[in-house]
Amino acid sequence: MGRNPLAVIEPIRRSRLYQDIVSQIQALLERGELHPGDQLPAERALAEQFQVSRASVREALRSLELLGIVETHAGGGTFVRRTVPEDLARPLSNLIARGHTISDVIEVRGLIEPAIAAAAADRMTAPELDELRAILVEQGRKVDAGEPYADQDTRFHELIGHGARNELLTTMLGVIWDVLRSSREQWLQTNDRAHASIDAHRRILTALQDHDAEAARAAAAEHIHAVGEGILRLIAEKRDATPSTATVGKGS
Amino acid sequence: MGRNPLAVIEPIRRSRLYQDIVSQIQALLERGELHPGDQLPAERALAEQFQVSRASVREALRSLELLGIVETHAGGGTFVRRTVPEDLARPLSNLIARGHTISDVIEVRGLIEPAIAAAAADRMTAPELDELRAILVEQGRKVDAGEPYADQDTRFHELIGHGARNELLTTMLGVIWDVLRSSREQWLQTNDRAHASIDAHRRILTALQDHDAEAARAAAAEHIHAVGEGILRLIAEKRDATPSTATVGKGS
DNA sequence: CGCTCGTTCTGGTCAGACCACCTGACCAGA
DNA sequence: TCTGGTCAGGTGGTCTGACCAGAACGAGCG
Repeated sequence: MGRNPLAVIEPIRRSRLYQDIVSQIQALLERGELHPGDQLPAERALAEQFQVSRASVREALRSLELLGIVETHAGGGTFVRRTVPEDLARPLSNLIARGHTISDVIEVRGLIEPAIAAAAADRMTAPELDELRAILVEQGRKVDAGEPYADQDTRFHELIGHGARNELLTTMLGVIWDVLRSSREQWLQTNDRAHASIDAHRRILTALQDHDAEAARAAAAEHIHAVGEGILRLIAEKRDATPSTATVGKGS
Repeated sequence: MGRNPLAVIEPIRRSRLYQDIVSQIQALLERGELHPGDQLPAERALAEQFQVSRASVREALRSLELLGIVETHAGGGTFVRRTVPEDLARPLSNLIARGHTISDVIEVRGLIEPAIAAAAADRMTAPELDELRAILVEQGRKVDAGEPYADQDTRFHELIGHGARNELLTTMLGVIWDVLRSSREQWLQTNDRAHASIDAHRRILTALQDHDAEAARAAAAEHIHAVGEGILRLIAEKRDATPSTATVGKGS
């Protein structure tokens, strides 16, 4: 090919004002001239300082808010967040659901959760283990009573996630759970599956109590794998029943 | 505890208009009444349909844009994205960097990359392996010449990520790379480390060529672990040298 | 001291306007 | 026939000035 020199030319990206403002405020934060908890100047003041209209300032603040960097209270003001909001990853669920195959999501889950279990085996405390036990008992009761128990299921995994003492890991897992929620709940709806799930949880709990990281990893891996296979089968069946584009069941 | 019945009452979420608009448009998308590639009505038209001002519509569109759901072209219009932008995770890097310990990030990396390597061992094609080889050669040349080679290093891992055929996994890894970039580049700056890194890459490549998933996983795990330890040491040294709050080296 | 009640400040929203840009249609010259 | 210039209409980008409701805070009252 003739190696057109223009091939490398890319369309000029005309940056919008609000992007500039976002960058400047982020820079202030990184340079330490703005600290978590600080109140930003009022929108009108910012507009004057940046020499732009208030509308542009507001679009910038919307971006910063969506990024979890800032939070605004009507009538109160805009503040730099002290902590990253935990549900920040939530909006991501939608994207993941749109952009990825459910099998990809399941693969990642099968990767993360065993690791969390292994870490939790080393790091969980006795009170946390007690709580885990209590949840399992409650879950067993609900299953026997034929009541829905998905909440206990979720809580069980959440607690273990917390026990792993790695927030990033648990955040990532949270997103994945969000994407898989609807499929998972359908999957759990039959009684034998419910019992299998509880058995698996018991094995995981035992390993955690023994502080046996490898056993915990193995038990979790087996559990996740089983559920993952089940969900995939479920989806395949449904797709065959009602032909349509095979996408992830959307989250809430 | 007295179980105050008001405890469950949550503050009235006075949703802002733009949030409502975002939800409605997202709903349209989920209900299939709006498809990727579609052009949204003009801002003025949307304002009229939603019975709100154009400013509110614009704030909503900014949100959708930040979420990667929509893209706007000045003078052209606003369109539903066909694909999820790959750099969507980029803004997340900032958050992860602010909200998590670097050791957490490294732990997650040590978890994901071996899994990617294992998957890639099963799935990579001959041409991809050829490219990997070429990169390694180039990297070796640059190291010997004393030139910076971080790009090749990045490309190597990127290619393997692509070879794993799991976009979600590689997206997540991309975020992590972003967070670790500056630390990693510092770490690679001495010659012996560079050679160690190349040796590790060779071992990984060999395993990939053999389509030996377990060997690839092990080689990658060892590599990541070594680099991770190194980065942590580097940071510890720097913290001791210049006492300050120990945070992650910020991304771009 | 605690409560009430304005005042004032802040964000939330609106309406209308101007600009720069993109697109497509049309037209004249090569 | 093709090329390039011109122009009109539509679209996002931005600005201005205004009004509203809720939050914050201090003055004054009980």
